[in-house]
Amino acid sequence: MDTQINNSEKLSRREREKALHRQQIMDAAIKVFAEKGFHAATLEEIAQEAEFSKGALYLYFSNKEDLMYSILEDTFKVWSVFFKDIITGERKFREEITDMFNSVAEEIFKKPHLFALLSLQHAGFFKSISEEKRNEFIKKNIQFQSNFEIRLKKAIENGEVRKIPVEGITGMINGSLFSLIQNRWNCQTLDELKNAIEVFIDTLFNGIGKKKEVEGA
Amino acid sequence: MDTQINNSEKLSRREREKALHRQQIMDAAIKVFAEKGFHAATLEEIAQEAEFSKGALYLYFSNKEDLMYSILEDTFKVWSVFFKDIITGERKFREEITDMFNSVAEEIFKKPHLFALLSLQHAGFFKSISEEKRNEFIKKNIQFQSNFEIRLKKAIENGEVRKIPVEGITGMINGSLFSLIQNRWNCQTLDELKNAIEVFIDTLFNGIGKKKEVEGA
Amino acid sequence: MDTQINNSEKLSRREREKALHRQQIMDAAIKVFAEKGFHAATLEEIAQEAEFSKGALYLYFSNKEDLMYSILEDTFKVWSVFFKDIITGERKFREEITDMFNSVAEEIFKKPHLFALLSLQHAGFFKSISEEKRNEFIKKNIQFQSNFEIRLKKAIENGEVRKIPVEGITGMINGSLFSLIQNRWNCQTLDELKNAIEVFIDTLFNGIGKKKEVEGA
Amino acid sequence: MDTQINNSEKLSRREREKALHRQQIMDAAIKVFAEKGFHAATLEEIAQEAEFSKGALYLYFSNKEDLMYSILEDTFKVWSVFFKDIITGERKFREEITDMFNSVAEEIFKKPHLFALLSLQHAGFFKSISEEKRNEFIKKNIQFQSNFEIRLKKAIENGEVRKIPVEGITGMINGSLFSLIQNRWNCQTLDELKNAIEVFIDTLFNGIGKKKEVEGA
DNA sequence: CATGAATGAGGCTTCATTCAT
DNA sequence: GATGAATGAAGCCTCATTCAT
Repeated sequence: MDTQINNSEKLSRREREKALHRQQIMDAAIKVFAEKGFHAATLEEIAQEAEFSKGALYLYFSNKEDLMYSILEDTFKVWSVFFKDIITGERKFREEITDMFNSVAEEIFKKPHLFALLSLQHAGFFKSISEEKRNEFIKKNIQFQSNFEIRLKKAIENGEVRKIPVEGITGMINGSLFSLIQNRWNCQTLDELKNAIEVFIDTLFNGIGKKKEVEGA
Repeated sequence: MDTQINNSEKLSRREREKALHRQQIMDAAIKVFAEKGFHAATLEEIAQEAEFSKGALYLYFSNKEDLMYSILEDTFKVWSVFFKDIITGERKFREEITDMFNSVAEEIFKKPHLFALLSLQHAGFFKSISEEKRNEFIKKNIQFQSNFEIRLKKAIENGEVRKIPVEGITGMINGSLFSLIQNRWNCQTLDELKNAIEVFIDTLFNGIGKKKEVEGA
Repeated sequence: MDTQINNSEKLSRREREKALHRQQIMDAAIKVFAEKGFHAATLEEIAQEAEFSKGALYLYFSNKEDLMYSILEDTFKVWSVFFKDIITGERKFREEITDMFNSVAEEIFKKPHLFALLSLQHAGFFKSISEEKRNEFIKKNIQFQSNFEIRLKKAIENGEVRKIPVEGITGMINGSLFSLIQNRWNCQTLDELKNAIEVFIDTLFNGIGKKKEVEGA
Repeated sequence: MDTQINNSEKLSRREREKALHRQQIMDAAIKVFAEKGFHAATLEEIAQEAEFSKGALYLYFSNKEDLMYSILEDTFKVWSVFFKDIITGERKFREEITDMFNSVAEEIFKKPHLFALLSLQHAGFFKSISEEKRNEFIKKNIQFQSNFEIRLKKAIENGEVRKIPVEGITGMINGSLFSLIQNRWNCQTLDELKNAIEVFIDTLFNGIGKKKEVEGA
């Protein structure tokens, strides 16, 4: 039990430093990968950005691919928790999904490089990693998607959402989320973006068709 | 007199062959770029795919970047026409937008590599081309976006679409279109995809909210 | 006998054209080789300068090296006659050597490209031709040098030149001749250069030392 | 205190090694460039000669041209000092010029490759470097030539040399020096060459003409 | 004869990775 | 742990040479 506590809370200075340096390198890599893309980025540049030597990178990551992979993995971990805490199924679906978009929006403005990277490499990076790691990733991603579909189905059962094939709707929401990450829907400020999200959610639930007003009559 | 016509319409055998070979190389490049990404793709591989020697590529394109750029440029030309013919503003907005999605869907199944490339490189490639060419591209792209917004505004004026801020809706439609290109909304066949599009359009116009049924009551 | 005459004087149109084209290509090559050097010059550039296709060069010369070699060989033939007619040993040594320098000076202004090439490639080209051809060249060149030394010795015997080791003086004259070819002694016009030659010859025979005037006293 | 001195005079081991390796590569390059000429020489060959990998060359020089340029620049620096120390104008002109030729002769036997290179590339290399660097070189070279002319004029004023146009004589001396560098005046040993220089100097000052003996009468 | 498209060997250069210090 | 010099595989590109037309 003691060791348990040690493991999670009390790391030796060595270990704390190691973790710190690892993070510093990853932050630098996020920036450079985002600017140049995976292949065009050089370890030299990342090392300079991180203020380490090139050789030092190999003390923390086994190679360039591992560095990229580690970034994605860490990000994925954070996001998994992130979504799990928001999409709980305990609140209204509309609230939860609004929260999700807003939370993502906030993150985008906090870590612009990371999001640039995710958007840039969403597809591209997978082409350059090993089969094995790729499959690992896809599995996790599917897990996330299916979680979302489960929540959506529950919303349909609850009557929060009208009876529509979930496959049709998932592409729309995913695509919107992705374009949000990619270009912030061309919004310059967080406030602007949050307004756009409100419009989006309203449209998502009520559609763009005119009928609604008619029905209000 | 015949020769006159020949000059403008019929190219010499040499010229026809040159144009053909150029296209063959571009097709091969589309495939390889799509599989590997711009940087990871090698000219050797493209040449092999095209069944030419490496050196031959340089008879048709001045370098690797020019090859990629030519692909995008050609594609853009085709697409410009493509959209102009569909989004005319002369039919109902719902019809036109449905057509657009269906047409894109058909193209996707016709030229899967090209679409994979477009999706893959949407962001990534721009990092590796010259400032000048990049700006040229962005300009054209903005033109396209603004054309779409104009059509949307017209639809609002017509009463085809309820009064909502166009900025909010553009991200949603663009994102959906992009995710369609990227992963076909995970559909395996064209029919499946067309069904999904129908659902999507219905959702887009009527929303996912339950109220509609209520209103029908 | 008839054929003899034919061979030397009456060539068929075909043959005359062939010889003409060959010369045109060589002239173009002289220019380009002189501008770029042997290795940096491309056959494409030479072909364009000659207004032929690249492939045509191979109808007249077996390869790039052969083209260069042919230029040097032709030049050497011309020069051999050239020197033989001037350095006859029948006139005064001072007259003959003055004539030689002046004749070279005139040629330089007539065929600047060729001289640029000779100067440029004097040493450099030999590094890139086959052992065999190189030896052939060196043999001829030695022949020329020894002819010159024979003339010089004769002049010493005649009393035209004082008794000095010929080896010591040959380097001086050769070097001067070479620097003349190389940079025209920095003269812009032929007249200017001829004046410089006069000074040079005077210095060569009388030295730069002051004593001469003393002796005149 | 020692360390203070160390800073200005003693480089760290790293730095010393770096300077050494740089020099080793330059020495290898001198040899290969001299044997093949700039264009025909390959970095592979230079690297092998230097017993480094090809990639290592790029740690010390930014590219092939820079390598060649660095050689010339270094050489020029050495020679500038070299001439400045000999042609001081404080001794007799005949002594100084004799020393210069003898010193060059000694250098030639010490660093044969370098001299082969200088001779080989005197003209040729300039065709392949950038306009800017070329002008830099020409400027320095002109400086050297004009220094020599100044010394010559002084010698004329002093009465060491008879009144002759300096332009006429400069070509002769330069040419002789150049042919000395180029082929050692065909001498096999240093002693042989020094004898030739003595003859040359005598001829330079007294001319090759017979009159001198007359004057002695 | 003449062309120029095609080839492919070979050059320059970059950069992920290793390793002695 | 940290460094950065060294490596060498691999990529882009050029160009002498060939050959079908």
